[in-house]
Amino acid sequence: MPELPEVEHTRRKLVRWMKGAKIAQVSTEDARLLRPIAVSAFVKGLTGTTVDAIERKGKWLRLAAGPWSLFVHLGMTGWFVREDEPRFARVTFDLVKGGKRSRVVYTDSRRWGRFVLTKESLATWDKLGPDPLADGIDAKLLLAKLARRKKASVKVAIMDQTVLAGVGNIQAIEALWRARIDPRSRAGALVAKDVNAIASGLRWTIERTLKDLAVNEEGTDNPFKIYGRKGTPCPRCKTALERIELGGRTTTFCPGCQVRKD
DNA sequence: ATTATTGTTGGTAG
DNA sequence: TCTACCAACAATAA
Repeated sequence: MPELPEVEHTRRKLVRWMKGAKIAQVSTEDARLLRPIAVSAFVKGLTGTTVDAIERKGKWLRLAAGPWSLFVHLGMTGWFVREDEPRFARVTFDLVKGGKRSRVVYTDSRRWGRFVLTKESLATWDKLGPDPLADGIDAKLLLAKLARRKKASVKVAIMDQTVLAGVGNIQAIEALWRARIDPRSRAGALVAKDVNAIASGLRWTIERTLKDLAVNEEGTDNPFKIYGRKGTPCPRCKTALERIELGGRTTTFCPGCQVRKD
């Protein structure tokens, strides 16, 4: 379930579970997940290293282990659990810390996740835009970036990971609802006031989602205001919510109180 | 049986 | 170089 809040939740979990621990053993059979690195090189590289730090930028995680960076993307269905043999186990870490052994397993039913083990930087990571939670949102910079998008809708634009890192389909839907801006609005048509509203909308939805994850380990069923609620009354103005497609992604919005800017 | 799914990427075209 | 568009990846759950 990974967008920015879920990945941040995962990061905090991994800090508790893995930071300072030695990777006594690591096993996987999933060459696809590791590509382009071979399974053998992955195992050989990580075995015996200590997890020194776990950081996040957008939807990417970076585990620093000895000389290595392990970049992790959870794809659509990636998740870390502390169970011995969960369903869809793809990578298993056997850890030792202070003489205590533990096991952390990466599970991923659809296998769209990525593990990149490297001593270099990662181009995708370097190209990520500012992280709304970690870096905050520079409204001026965001406005300038959006202004260059002549055709793209504002929703597609804010989901571009080089514009803002970590905004996915749900967070974009919720933030635009909060900002009262129609997701079909052209990105380039927005003015400073709109961008400020989107920035605070993003802060609002990210904090809400994080709070929900902190309370319920796996998150509430659907803790969101309008995502996945087509046909039900808008919580703000009671107009029936509509569902459309933008950039190939399902989009829920309220035709009553979200204003189209172009 | 059919449909939808919280994401990226690589190719093409302009 | 930058923007835009789309098929592909794969496995579930409703």
